[in-house]
Amino acid sequence: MYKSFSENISLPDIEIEILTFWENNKVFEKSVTTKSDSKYYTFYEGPPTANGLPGIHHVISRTVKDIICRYKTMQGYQVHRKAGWDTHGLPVEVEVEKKLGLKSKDEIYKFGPVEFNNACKESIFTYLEQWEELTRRMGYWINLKDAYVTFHNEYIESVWWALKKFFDGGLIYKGFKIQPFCPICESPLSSHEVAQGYIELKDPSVYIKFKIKNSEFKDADFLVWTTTPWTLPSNVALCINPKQKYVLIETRDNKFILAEPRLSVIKEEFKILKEIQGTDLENIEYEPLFNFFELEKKAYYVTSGDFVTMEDGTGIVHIAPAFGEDDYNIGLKYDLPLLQAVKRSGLFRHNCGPYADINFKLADPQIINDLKSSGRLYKKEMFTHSYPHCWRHKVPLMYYATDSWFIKTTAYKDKMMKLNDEINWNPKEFGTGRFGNWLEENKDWAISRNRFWGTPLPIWFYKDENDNEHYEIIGSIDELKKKATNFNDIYSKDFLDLHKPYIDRIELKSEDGHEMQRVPEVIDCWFDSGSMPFAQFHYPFENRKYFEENYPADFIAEGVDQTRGWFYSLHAIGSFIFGKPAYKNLIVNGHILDKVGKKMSKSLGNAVNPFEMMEKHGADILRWYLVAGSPIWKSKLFNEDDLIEIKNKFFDTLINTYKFFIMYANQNEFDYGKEKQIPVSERREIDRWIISKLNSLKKEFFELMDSYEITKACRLLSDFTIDELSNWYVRRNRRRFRNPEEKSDGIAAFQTLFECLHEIFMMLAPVSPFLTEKLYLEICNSLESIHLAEFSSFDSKLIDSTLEEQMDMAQKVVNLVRAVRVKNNLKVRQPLKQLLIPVLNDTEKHNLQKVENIILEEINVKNLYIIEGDSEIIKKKTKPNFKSIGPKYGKDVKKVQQLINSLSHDDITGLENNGTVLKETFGITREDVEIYTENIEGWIVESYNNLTIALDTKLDDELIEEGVVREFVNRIQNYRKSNGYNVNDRINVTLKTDSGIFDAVRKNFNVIKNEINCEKLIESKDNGINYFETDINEMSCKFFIEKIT
RNA sequence: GGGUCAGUAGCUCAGUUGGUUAGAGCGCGUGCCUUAUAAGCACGAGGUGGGAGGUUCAAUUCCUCCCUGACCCA
Repeated sequence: MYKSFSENISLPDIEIEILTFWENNKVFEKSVTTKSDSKYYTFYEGPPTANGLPGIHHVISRTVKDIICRYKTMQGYQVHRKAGWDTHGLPVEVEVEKKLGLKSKDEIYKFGPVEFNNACKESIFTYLEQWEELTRRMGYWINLKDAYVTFHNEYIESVWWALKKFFDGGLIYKGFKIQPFCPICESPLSSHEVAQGYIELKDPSVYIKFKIKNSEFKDADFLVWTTTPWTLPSNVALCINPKQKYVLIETRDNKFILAEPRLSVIKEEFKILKEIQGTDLENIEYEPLFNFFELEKKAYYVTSGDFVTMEDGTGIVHIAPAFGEDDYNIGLKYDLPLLQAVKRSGLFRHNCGPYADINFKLADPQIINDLKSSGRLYKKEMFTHSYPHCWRHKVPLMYYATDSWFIKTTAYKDKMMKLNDEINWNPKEFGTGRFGNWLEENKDWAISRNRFWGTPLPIWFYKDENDNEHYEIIGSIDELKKKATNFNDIYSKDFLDLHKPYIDRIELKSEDGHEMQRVPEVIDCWFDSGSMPFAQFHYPFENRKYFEENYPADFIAEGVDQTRGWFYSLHAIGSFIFGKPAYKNLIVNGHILDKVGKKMSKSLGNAVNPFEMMEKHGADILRWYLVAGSPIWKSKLFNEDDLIEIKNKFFDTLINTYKFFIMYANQNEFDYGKEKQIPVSERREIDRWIISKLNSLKKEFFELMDSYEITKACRLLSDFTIDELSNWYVRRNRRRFRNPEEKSDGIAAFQTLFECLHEIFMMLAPVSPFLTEKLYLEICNSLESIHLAEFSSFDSKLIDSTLEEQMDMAQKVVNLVRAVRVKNNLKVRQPLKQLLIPVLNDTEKHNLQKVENIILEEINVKNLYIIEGDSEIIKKKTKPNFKSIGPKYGKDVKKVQQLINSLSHDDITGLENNGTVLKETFGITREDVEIYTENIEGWIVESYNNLTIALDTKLDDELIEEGVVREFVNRIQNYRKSNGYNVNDRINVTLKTDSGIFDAVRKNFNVIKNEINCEKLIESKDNGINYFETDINEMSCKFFIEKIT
């Protein structure tokens, strides 16, 4: 006996039950340990930070990861899944600053670096419980007990080892560069951090007049354009393009110099007084706008540089060497002073008069105002552009001159690009396009951060007599112990913490006897996570062999935002250190937006709570929705209604097919395990058909999954389940299950359905692991999880494409006939006499004959006549096959088309017999035309593509009577169903009618009594009975049903 | 400003190596089938395939330009 399924089944409840089953039986552990370690599949987990709440966007990438890992497991691979946590870096510091109310680095120093780092350490796992619960609840199998943690000493040691590799390869250098700089972090950001944070911004765009001093243009102004007024107090020069032509112009109130190609910015009338070559402007001096600084070097004159473009502005730009890369280079070239009116904190210096202590961006309007009142402002516009912001603080970044450490990734950019070609990106375009372009435009990786909580940069230095710095890097704890002069003063047997500030107290002695201090920086946490392939195993200090076998990863998956984050850092580190890509296959998933396409955020209140979704609809459905609804890499507009639809359509259909099976299996005492297998070849045609379909499905499904096409694979699975299995196979065979005529035929049906269900569960298991587990355990009467089972590959011997075509034809015919019936108001319950189908060849004829019975039964028609060849009642027609005539006739296609459309019946016969027919000068061949039939005289005809059917819709008394009887059966069955009668309840029927209904029913009673489980049929004239009233073909029909107990 | 991807029915999505009737689901209307089904089927309404050019016998598909959106870069 199969256990029956309760009526109102709750998927979330089942999932809770299955979670317990998995945990009690250690199913996940077994799914790894029971596989041979000689056939392994390597997966890397991209570490999340657990100091933020997990959201719905985490569910999608984890679903993708889980699906592939479970799938590979069911293919027999051993798939280790080591979890990981990203614990360093700004995200953590930001949270802690918020919690402690610290607003700047100064305040952190006051608070104490030890205490601050301790607070970071505590904060890391603030939401660990929620993360673990999300992982558990969604069924993401990953080994949380053995997670790698980026702040552990062992992990840091591996990262140090990698840094030393880079250092020894000559790829780590210290540079003074203009870098994107966050004033709140007070730290430069790497380009992939900057890449996370572009935001649309409305900024001023101002035209400033710089008064010219002591030259032939003495009474004129340079007209200068800038979008960053806040850099003007740091201005030390102007810059022109030496190759361009400039002009001196006169307007009503002003005399300007600007580039000739940029004259369009002057909207008023003007007169050109003089043309000047760019080079002739060089060295002309002007009066500074502000005087906050005393200068040691010469400033406030015109410089020249090729970078000045004629695309916008005035062709004259202002130079503030501390705040832009081009500016900085000009500063070097001309030995200009470097003014930094704005401090690292983003605030103006105390000596900057009215702007002192104001944030640089906020000072913009005030600066503009002041320039206006001093008559220096020519005009002001606003424009919107996307401007880089700190990805954590959401504040605009400054381009700021700072010194920091770089990895010279540009040195091996070509290698990275070559290795990228070996990676199987899903979707492809991300690898070639987005990621490929990024590599092409590769910049050196700025890896140092002026922060507290991170992997310390293990470089020590001293300054020699000439103020030159000498560096040494440490690549392991042992090396540190050996080279440090005071290791035992700082650390003991029981205490080792490689973080700041302890590590800062360690001193080394250089070979020539100098005392060395550590540099103050920590490193970019992306370097941490990019090191996970080896650092998670504490390679090379431990697990050498294991790591080597598990590099690169077979598979990783994250969101699109990681393209320049983790995907890059893995690739940059792996390419250099191991000369191999870090991963072979990856799936990129899109972002999840809300219903109307907006980003989800706490502040908008449109964030979807994943726990709530799983409580309401279940994890299976959520998982399915995320990967099957639209291509994984596309942004998804999250809509809860879609979850309900998925349940109604796919999951309920599957569950009901399953319930159907157990209900009748139990009734007929069928047990798959006990019954002898009937060979598929001995089963009915329709059984062989669905088995063939099933094997075709398996073939395609596995192919798709093997190429990481989860979405398409899922769609195939649900189409098969809904259309082929439930709506055709099961519906067509209901009688065989309910009341098999022969025992062996019933067994064949049960075995066929069982096999289909079993295989669906298997294929669905990686995607929706809970429900499949539940159904599998019960239908297989098994105690062992479906996730420990392995796929069987498809059996090509069971695929019969001819049979599939035949059934396809039957389905098409049935649809056409239904269409005819609807148009002519003929219900399917009304039997019809005959159906005519013309065929063009023996194959079609044969195909139709094979499925004749199915067609007739499905559409309730008595006879099928197949008309071949030159029957009188068929008219053959032709239409052109453009694929064939197009290339052949080119411009004459239109003419040939007309000729083909007007071919006579004889022409077509000739064409069929001779393979060609000559019309005008065109020899038309068989391939040039499609032959079809239509218009069967005296019949109602319907065509679709090449298929035509004709239906005889004439009724006679006998047909009408049969129709009435079928209507009657329908009324009784409806009554039974809506009044809760059991399938096996026997009844007596009392019938009161005024028309011939009773006679018709009585005459056919022997045929229908089993169907409606009726023993006695009584005619009554009595009006006093509480009849159920209905009508049949507009005739009144009253009946009373009595249950026989 | 540049790059990548996308734009197909009210919504979510298919499809098309260029071939003459562009499909499905949801939703809407009508009818039908069914004692597994909250499912299914048929019919109907709903599409200038983002817009404009070009190439071609033929363009939703290829090319150019433009518009909109997402992501990225400066």
